[in-house]
Amino acid sequence: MPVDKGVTLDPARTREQILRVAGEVLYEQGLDGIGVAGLCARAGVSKETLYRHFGSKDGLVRAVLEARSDRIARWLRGAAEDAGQEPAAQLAAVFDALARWYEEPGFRGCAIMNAAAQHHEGAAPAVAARHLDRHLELLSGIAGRAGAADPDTLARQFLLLMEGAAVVADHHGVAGTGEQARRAALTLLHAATAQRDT
Amino acid sequence: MPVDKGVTLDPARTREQILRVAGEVLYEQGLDGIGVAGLCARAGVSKETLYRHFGSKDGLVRAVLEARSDRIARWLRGAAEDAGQEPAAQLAAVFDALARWYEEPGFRGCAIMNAAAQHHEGAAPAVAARHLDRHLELLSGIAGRAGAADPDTLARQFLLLMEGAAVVADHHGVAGTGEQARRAALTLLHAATAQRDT
DNA sequence: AGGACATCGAACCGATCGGTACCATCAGGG
DNA sequence: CCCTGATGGTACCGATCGGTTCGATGTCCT
Repeated sequence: MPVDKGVTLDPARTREQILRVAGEVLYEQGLDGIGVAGLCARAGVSKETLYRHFGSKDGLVRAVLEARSDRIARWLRGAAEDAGQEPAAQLAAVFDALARWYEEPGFRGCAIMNAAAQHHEGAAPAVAARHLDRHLELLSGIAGRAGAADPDTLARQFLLLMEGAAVVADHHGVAGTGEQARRAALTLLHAATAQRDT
Repeated sequence: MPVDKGVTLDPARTREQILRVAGEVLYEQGLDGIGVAGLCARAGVSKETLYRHFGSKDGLVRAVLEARSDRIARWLRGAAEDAGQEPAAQLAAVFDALARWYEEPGFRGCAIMNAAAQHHEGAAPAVAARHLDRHLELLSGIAGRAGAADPDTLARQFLLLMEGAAVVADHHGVAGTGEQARRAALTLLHAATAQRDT
């Protein structure tokens, strides 16, 4: 039965549904861990519908990764903003948010970095680079407002901790990883701003 | 021609040849980026030979990852030992070695972590966990000899920097990443040991 | 009312996947 | 010298891959 009776025909909603399910499944199983047919089955959608919305599997992957990057960037920026004006508090809030993420059931590292690790050509590396840029923008703002002499370098060091923590929490046990990253970041922030007080 | 004239028949050598080529190609193309047939072609070997030596593609992947983990662990330990007795010098030497690695042409991140990001079940995650354990052993030794109050926590923070640096250097441009990680590690080491001097 | 659009289900495409089997051919060790 | 075993080459297996096409059936918009 091509179109069920009574369903509301809404292309935008269908697209979101595919995006949502594909985001989950591709995160769990890896980009090459499931085929288009399986994705369609999980999303309750026919192949024709998927291909009309996304053109190709790679197009779907790109859309999934971009949507997730948007979500993560908004989420971290919100965590920082909710922490008030103090740069150290904002930094702590960002790493606290990450720590909570690592402890969520089903955490498998950063989906975007995982994707880039799987396909070194195509959409994934581009989205990954932009994703890191967004993180860097948030972090260098914090570093700058904290009065660091070299905010960009400090921000990159925060970035190393963020991405390293995701990898280590994923493959080496979560226990304490988020907290360790947070404390390391605060130590670096303190060391980079302490010289102004002397 | 089943066996070329003049070739020395040496199973161990054949195995090493497959291991070497597969290590390169699987690193470049990803675990799912090339099939067994392609691997055999690149190694100049028949499928039957590959399957006799490794049993399955997964067996080959496991052997490749374990060999690489061994090599990396030996390499980093050697770098630390060559730097003398001073813990800070050893730590700097480890991160210097990593920084040189990031700048090598063809660098694509840590092959073992990339593999674990692709296959969240099977050989890769186990090898990855063991790989991180080995790093941690080296780093906590340095942290302990430096007199840190909590060497294990400090070592985990070093680990975050190592793994984060590999990811960031891979996907966000190498420039300065190794140096930034090295300086961050030394700052953390200094901060963790300074309190003993007060 | 009627045409444009959305969707499902299924068949189909060529290519490739991991893995197996067979055989001719050669090296190495007794 | 002769048997064992390692090897390359090739064909083959069923399954799955990404992607296309078609028709039936329905909703939505004018």
